[in-house]
Amino acid sequence: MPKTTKPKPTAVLRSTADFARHIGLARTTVSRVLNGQPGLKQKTIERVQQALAETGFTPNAHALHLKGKRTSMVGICVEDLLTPPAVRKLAALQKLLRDRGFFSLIEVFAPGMGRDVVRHFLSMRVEAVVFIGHFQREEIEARIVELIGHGTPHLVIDHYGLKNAHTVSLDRAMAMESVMNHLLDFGHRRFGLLAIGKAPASRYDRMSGIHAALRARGLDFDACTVSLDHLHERDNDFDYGRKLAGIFLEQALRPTALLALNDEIAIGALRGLQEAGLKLPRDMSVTGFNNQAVAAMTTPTLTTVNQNIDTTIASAAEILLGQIDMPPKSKPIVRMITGELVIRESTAQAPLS
Amino acid sequence: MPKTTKPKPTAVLRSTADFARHIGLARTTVSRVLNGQPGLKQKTIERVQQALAETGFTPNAHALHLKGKRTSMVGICVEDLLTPPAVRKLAALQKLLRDRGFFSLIEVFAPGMGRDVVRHFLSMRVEAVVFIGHFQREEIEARIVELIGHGTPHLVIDHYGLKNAHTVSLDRAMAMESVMNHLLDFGHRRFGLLAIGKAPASRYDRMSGIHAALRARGLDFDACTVSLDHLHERDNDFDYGRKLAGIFLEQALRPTALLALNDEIAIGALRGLQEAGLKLPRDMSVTGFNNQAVAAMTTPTLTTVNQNIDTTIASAAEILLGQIDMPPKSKPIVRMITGELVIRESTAQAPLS
DNA sequence: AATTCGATCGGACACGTGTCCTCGTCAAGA
DNA sequence: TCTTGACGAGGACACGTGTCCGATCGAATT
Repeated sequence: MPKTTKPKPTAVLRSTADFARHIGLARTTVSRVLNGQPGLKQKTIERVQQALAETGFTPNAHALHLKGKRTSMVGICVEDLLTPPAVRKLAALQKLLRDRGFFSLIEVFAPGMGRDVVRHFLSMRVEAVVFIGHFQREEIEARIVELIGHGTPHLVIDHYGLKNAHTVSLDRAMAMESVMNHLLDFGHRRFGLLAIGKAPASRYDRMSGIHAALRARGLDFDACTVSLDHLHERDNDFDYGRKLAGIFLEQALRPTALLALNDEIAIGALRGLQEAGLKLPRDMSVTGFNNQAVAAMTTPTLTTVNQNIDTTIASAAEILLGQIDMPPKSKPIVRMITGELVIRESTAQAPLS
Repeated sequence: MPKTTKPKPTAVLRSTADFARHIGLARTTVSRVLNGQPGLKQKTIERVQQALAETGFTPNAHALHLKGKRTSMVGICVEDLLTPPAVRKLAALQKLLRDRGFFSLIEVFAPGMGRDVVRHFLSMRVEAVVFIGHFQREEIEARIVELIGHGTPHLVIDHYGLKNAHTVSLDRAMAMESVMNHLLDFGHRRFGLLAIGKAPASRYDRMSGIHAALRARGLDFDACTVSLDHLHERDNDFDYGRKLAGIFLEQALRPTALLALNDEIAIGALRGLQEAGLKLPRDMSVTGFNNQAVAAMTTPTLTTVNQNIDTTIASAAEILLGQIDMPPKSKPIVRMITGELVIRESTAQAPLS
């Protein structure tokens, strides 16, 4: 190949020794430049920095860590189904951490893989591990125990009620209570629940908010609510809402309002009801959850709950960095974030029965 | 604290030496167990493994790498605005790589940060770097040069036409051509373009597909298309489509079909048109791009293009792993993925003018 | 030309690991 | 009791880095 270009553009430099040899200096001298030590001629410093820029040489981060430098890495675990709110939290957290000099090791994993993922994080000597989303309870609690044993800080976002875990969560009970109150004010008394579940699992979950709102008005939960989740397999969120809405319409005592787990299910329900010929919101009210951008684009636009993700993540970052800097706290930190009801067109006065 | 629990549950073990001391064996013996070397009593092996499970000790990955073990890490760069298709690609790629034993270092970054991000990846000695999305051209090309200089494999997903870069991209030209043909078959001759741009940048971008379809029927591009992107600032995708649709309606020669850059803008346009009193698709046709789940939930449902993300990512993983295993190729690999037109309700016969 | 002093070189060590090698130790067999 | 063999202990080295320290080099000053 008789080309006239440089024969060896930059014979791959893998170590400071390689690099020093390449520019004709001693390894120690290069090292001193890299670490800003005094007693060096300005000319030498510039020479090294120029070569650094030209070759793009980078010291081996692993060797640096061995010498005691912090890894500046945070492991982030995200649950398998990447819901839009989870993605937004993930992106926001990664950005906040990066701005503070931390890098994110992100793992999206299915149930049962948590052990391997956390082991890997630990072998990478991350400075903290964050869980975003709702995981299998036993699994995540075992991980928390493991992390505490290792002295590695952790934080769980959006899974309230884990033993000994530091958590930041949306107060779903309060959010659902405000949704219910909004509907109760409109005169609704029969509610269909879509994918929201059955029994309250903790004092901060959706069901306990629904219970609270009804109890406050002296209404009986079982008489007022219907859940038909057992009648259809949960598939794509949109389709699930659509199909389930159809099933609700077949009920003898048809609800006048549907409360969905998330915006997708609610939007599917809107569509299912409209396909069945209902006029919305005249014939039925529907509420979502999460206030995704699309909720303002449906017909009718969707009443839903804003998660205040920025507040959640700012709070998370604060707790996290506090834990990294400070000696470990014995008492678990539990912080609740307040959501906001966003009232749009999909909710209205209950129809006369 | 006179608690009756174990006083020192597991004094944090940071090295094989710590661990070996903890169970009363020599460091070398533990190391031999960890690496499955022969000549050890079964009882000893079990003893180590049990302690390993109990304490959750993990060898320091950085030290392992120093000893020549591959890092098994791949750096993934994602553009700042996390569009739903980008997120889906990211998640799919991460899963595929994990299944093959690689870990993903993910960085979401804004323009201008590429240099730092790639430097960090290189300092971590990743085995490859992947870019997902559309970046600033000069910036990403400089990164590619840097990576090639370092002998680190790379791959660009969805940014066609970069010099010397290995790429996998959707054939947007072919996709738009099929969209145009679909509309032309319906008799449409005046098209509004939403956020699709002006001049063709490469032979695989959207504009060149639109040109090709028109040329094939002997139609003049300038006479048939209108672009009003300069009239409104691009904000939230939904709102942008909504507002721009309104502006299109004010035009003297109103288009009969709107082609949007993505599903969000298309859905916004649907809403904007309906708010203005149009009946869809009778009065106007609208097309999206990406075939997100919500496209089947709008009224009318949206005609759009399926990206075949699984094919894209499978192809990407194949190229990537091939590059990691094999000596570097000199010729850049360029692979195009074919999308599919998904016809729904938002497109119909053009209205008589 | 001799002296001085600032700048650079080069050797050494540690970090945690895998691997090799030598040396004890202990129990079983002769 | 002595020999043998199996097993484990423990020292050494290398990987790439930062840092310390003594040695060397060269230029400016005397």
